Amino acid sequence: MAKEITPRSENYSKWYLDIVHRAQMADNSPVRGCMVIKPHGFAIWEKMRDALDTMFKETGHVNAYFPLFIPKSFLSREAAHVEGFAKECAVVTHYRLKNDPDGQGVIVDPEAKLEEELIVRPTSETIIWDTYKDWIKSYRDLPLLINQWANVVRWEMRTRPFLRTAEFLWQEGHTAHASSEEAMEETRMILDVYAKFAEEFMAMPVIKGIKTENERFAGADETFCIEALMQDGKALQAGTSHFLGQNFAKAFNVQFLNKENTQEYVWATSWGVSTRLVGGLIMTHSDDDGLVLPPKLAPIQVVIVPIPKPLPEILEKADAIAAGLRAKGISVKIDDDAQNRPGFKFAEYEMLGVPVRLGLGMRDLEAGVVEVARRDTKEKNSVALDGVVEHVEQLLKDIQQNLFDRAKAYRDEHITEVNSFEEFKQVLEEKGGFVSAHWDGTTETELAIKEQTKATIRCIPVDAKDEDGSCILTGKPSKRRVLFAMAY
RNA sequence: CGGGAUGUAGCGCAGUCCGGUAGCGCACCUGCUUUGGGAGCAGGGGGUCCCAGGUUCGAAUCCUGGUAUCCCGACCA
Repeated sequence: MAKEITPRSENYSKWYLDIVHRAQMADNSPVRGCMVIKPHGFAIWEKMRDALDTMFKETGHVNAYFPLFIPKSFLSREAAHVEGFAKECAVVTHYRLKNDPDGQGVIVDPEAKLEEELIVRPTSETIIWDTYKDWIKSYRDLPLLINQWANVVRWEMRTRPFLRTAEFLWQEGHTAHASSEEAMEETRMILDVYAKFAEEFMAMPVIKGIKTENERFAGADETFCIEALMQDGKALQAGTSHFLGQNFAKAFNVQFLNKENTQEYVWATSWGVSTRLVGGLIMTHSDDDGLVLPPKLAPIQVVIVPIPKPLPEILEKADAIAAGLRAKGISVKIDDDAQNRPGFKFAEYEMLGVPVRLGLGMRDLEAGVVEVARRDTKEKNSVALDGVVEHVEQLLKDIQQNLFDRAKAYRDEHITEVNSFEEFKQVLEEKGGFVSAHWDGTTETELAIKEQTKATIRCIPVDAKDEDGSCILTGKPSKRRVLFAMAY
């Protein structure tokens, strides 16, 4: 199992560098906490982006783009938001460089100091709501359903490739509604979109839940989330959908005239998923031989490897198979490279996570078969050339399903109910995964448990059953179980 | 921002204690032989030894300061 995706892990040099490497400047000092996403890694993100974008549009949203820079004063407007986001940000203080009078190169021109500093957006609520106040005048302007694909910067103390980088790519939806009910409905609908995307495209099972007050987004009245479980037993927050109430509307004075001709503040939501999902995808399915990609998100779904090398009669057959597959919307690569040997190519495409590999040699042609290898189980079979297109089409569906089933079985085995603090600590230490336990509902207890075990409450599952119990730490009464875990 | 570690070729590392020609593996280039699970042999190219000072005849190596990354915390999608 590929336990981690840190640069120091065993697998790093083996395959990780193929999708990402540290960003470096010319003088060899790294751009702090950022990463370069190489073409194959980025292609996975593009597939995710396209699928999500389609789902957003199907639910009535449109895309727009807002500025990268946010005036510092905007971040002071919403009190809770300030608490959560005022800290780890990149700040632009000057707007010009000049030649260094004492030598070569350039220095920051001290004359070019900005009157008001600009913040590189850590999230766009403030600048978007400052814009919305001009766009929303009447109930007829609502709902306003906008999404943005963008990069954001958070100067985190510790970074981890894909899971936490200083700069990351994401989408952020920001919607405005005429009523609390409608905004809440939007928040929950988006949560369903995220869960559907995670499970149907990423083959990554998720638990839909509500964050505790302590884990809630700064400025939100309620934060919903999807939580996934990685192969190393740690949880990953894979997406969030926030009900913002009227907090930002009040902070940025966004009011509309309702049908009764009275002014009202609008109700808001915001929601986002990021390139962190690529990390989640890797850590859910991959193994020590490299990436394992679900067919729906694989940039290359089928690769055809001529054996031992691309002879004309083999390529001719490969082209015919590829044409048949492409006619069914399947992406195919024929590896006509004459340099590397088949064994090298097998290993290489496994590393890249290509779901299906077809091996085609003279021996196969004579027998009228092709060797079909699947990445998820490493099984190899000879399949008659006649029906190979249909066979592969079905196999891709099977792989997609198998990846989900396998991940779900693992996830379900790693949800453990406990009823005492001793048991709680033992499960965290020895087994990992989600621990389902009773909690008295106070932030104080939540923090005390975190202090003692490093585990956090990942969420209160939306489908949690009512069940009387007592808090594992304080013994106080509890109405339902919540999910704890060690988390990224 | 605290504690620890590390910066030497594209990547992974040895060399540093005990100062004296810049090394190894992978990758790369050339040639030949190979080719059904990461080919073999021969030859070759590639370096601001993180940066700046200092000590010394001489510094990757010793000293001082800086800087960056990694790991553990705090922070967090």
